[in-house]
Amino acid sequence: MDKQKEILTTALKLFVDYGFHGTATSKIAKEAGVANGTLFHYYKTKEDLIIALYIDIKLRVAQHIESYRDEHTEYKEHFKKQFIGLMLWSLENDYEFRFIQQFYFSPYASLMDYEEIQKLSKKGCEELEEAMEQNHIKKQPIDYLIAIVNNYVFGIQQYLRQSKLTPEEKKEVIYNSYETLWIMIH
Amino acid sequence: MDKQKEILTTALKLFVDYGFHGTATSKIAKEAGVANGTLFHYYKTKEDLIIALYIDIKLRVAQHIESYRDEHTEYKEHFKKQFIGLMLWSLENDYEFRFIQQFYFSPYASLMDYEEIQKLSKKGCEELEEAMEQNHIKKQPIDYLIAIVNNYVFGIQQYLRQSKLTPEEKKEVIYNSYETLWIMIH
DNA sequence: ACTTTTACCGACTGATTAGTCGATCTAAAT
DNA sequence: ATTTAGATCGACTAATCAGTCGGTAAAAGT
Repeated sequence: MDKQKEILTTALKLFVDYGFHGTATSKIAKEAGVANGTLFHYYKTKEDLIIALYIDIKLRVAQHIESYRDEHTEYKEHFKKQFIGLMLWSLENDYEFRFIQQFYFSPYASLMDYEEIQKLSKKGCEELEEAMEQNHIKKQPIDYLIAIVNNYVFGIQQYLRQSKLTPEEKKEVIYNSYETLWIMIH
Repeated sequence: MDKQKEILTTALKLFVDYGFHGTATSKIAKEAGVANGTLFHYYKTKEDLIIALYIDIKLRVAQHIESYRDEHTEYKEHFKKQFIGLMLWSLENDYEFRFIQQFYFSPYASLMDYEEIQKLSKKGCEELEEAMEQNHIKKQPIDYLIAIVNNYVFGIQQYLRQSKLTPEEKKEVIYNSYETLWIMIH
């Protein structure tokens, strides 16, 4: 693993465990096994690192959801696959998910403008808009829909994290939760 | 306004705008118009202040929801009143809401144990459990239900905050959103 | 009246932090 | 072979921060 990647991985873990300001850059560097200067060679400021990490994770999520794209099935099934795919991914990428949440509700989020954030999940949004035009789902403001779906995902993930369910039971919950989501947007 | 209250109010604003570690205790004291030592007279540590603020807001929310209690109407209407009451409160207490969200997803949340957090909205949870037993709402794990409802509220609030709707339009959204919530839990 | 407790002040400190800088070390380009 | 450019190092610094302390003033208790 190259040093830059190592920095990101370590930063992710520390930021989630101790918060943004609660994590010193020197601690990240030390734990990542690189020199202090190396961190600042790749990221000019701590803020840069935080935003780079956010974008990195967002892109990985988008890419993963993308891999579930299947234009041939009907919309409900197509959307279901993506939702389930995302939730299963969240089970195995807990830190990534928690980082996104922490970032969302932190003052750092307002450093990126709203447009730029949305751009990172552009494909997904476009698909929702398209589905709305074709009357597969209820007509409502796209921002509203996104907020609802996002927070539903967060809710399920949060429940699963603090629950003591077995992996099998968690998967069961995920599969069942889709029906409710569909009812919400349909 | 007494000094202690002034400290809490100032801390709320600064924590939301700059984050927990991004806000220096000296800055809180200065902006609240009290001496540095006074802050530490009331709160032994910064962490104490953060948790006291969280509890203060949680209690105010609980109290406000409580004021909408009305045992005489049927459950759907009763729950609606509480939901609408909460959402309207959130419109006028934006900072309080954002603080709760920030706290939830910060490492500070894990300093309080889960039990203690739930206790602060005990009444609401008990009511939900009761309603479930009497088959007013779908039978499902109480934690699941709470996570879903909580995050739905967050979602609507988040949408309203970043939207450019007039106060009247916002109220319209709130009233409409209840139907979806009811479907979700029913 | 006097004693104790509480409210409040602000200068001070030891520790920590983000970020800098000049040096060394590659590895590719010419 | 020599230049150039990026990668990596770690000691250093100026600034900042959480929390302390010794003191004064005002309430509260007796």
